[in-house]
Amino acid sequence: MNQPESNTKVYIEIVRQLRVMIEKDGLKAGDKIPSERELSERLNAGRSSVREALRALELLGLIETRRGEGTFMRDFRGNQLVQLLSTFILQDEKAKKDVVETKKLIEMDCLQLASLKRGHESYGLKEWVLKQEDLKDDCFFQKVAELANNHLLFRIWQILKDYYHSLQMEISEPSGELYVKLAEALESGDQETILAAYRKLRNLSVD
Amino acid sequence: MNQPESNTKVYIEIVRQLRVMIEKDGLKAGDKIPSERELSERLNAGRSSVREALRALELLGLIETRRGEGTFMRDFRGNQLVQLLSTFILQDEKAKKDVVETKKLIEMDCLQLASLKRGHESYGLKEWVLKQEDLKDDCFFQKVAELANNHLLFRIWQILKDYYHSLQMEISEPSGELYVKLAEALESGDQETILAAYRKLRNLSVD
DNA sequence: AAAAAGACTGTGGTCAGACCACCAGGGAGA
DNA sequence: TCTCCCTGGTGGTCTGACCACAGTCTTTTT
Repeated sequence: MNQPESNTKVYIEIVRQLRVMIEKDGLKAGDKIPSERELSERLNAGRSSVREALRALELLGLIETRRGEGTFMRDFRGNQLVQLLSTFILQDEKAKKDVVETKKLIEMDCLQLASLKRGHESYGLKEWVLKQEDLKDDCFFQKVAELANNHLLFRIWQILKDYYHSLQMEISEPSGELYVKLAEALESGDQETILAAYRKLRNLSVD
Repeated sequence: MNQPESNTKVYIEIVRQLRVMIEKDGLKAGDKIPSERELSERLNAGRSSVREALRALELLGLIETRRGEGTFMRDFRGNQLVQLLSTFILQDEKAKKDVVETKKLIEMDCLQLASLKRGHESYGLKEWVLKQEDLKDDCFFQKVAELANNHLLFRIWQILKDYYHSLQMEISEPSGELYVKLAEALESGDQETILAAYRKLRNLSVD
């Protein structure tokens, strides 16, 4: 590497450089990344170091490599990474409880946010819910998370959702009526009503 | 690799094998992993392939390497994952607002959780606050996040905090008195009181 | 004998070069 | 025009080499 090196490992620096490059060139999903050999030359590093960086990013699901073709940006909303991590991470019981608990909290946050941020357009959530047949829980909350209009929170929710599913617990799908109720509560705009509807949906008592 | 090879890349197979090895040998955080050279021999693969696997796991925060010493298991209960993904994702202006907003939400969640989960020991938060001189905001909420007793949520908060600081905004440190008030509210156990105190601290109106 | 200096061994960190397998595109031949 | 093959570029992998560093053992010095 050229300047910003000191004691950081080369492959870490390469990851940094790649991120800069991606941002600067505005690379999107599907776009091609310079070849390993070119990168190693441009960044003044060995090809093996470049590979270490790329392999890491690949395992994270951020890029995709096709032999004989090249390396490409990926639409990293994927979750294969979460699956991998979860096999490593979610071992003790406490961690599982944390996931369940945190997911609920984030969902409540999303609801709250969504109710605060509506107004502009009365997002016809209720109509949408009614139109769906066999509404999936994830699907509903994905919608809510989007309405919250906070990309970061949405991402966090997605990750939690994936973790949640990897827990392999028996998941109860509430009846469709409860979603309608929740949608109505959301449009009422009253925090208490919303939370009450959510608790009913999740079968919670106090928290 | 020996048997289970087909078209999967070697480094992926190594990751698999490592996971098996970790499970079989019951390796815990802090334990040492066989050296790269030994692994490459045991798994019948080149050292560079082993490295690619290890680097990937390292970037994921699952292992830690120390030059001259070896490679070690790491306490990976947090999700480095969020951290990494978001560095790639948080780029535009909207994202910054999301960070600020989300941090507040998470902090409120922590407060809520902390208030629900106390009871066992009346964590002398107020006393602790009073003892501190020149209390830092982060420091206070770190304490709260710990009291919430949810490692995952704690991690998320930490990450948000880091991002928050990287935003380079002018950060106002509230007066110490407000923290005392918040601590008192927390010990009262009443949700409304707590949120009101938090809003006053953060200078918020409704949300 | 005790302490300090040095050599040795094992580890990760990095690089260069060599193959291989694969894919796409272009040119030669039908 | 169509088909086939060749060639160049790409990722996939391995090997061997060298460096930097940490811990240990040995030797030297005090």
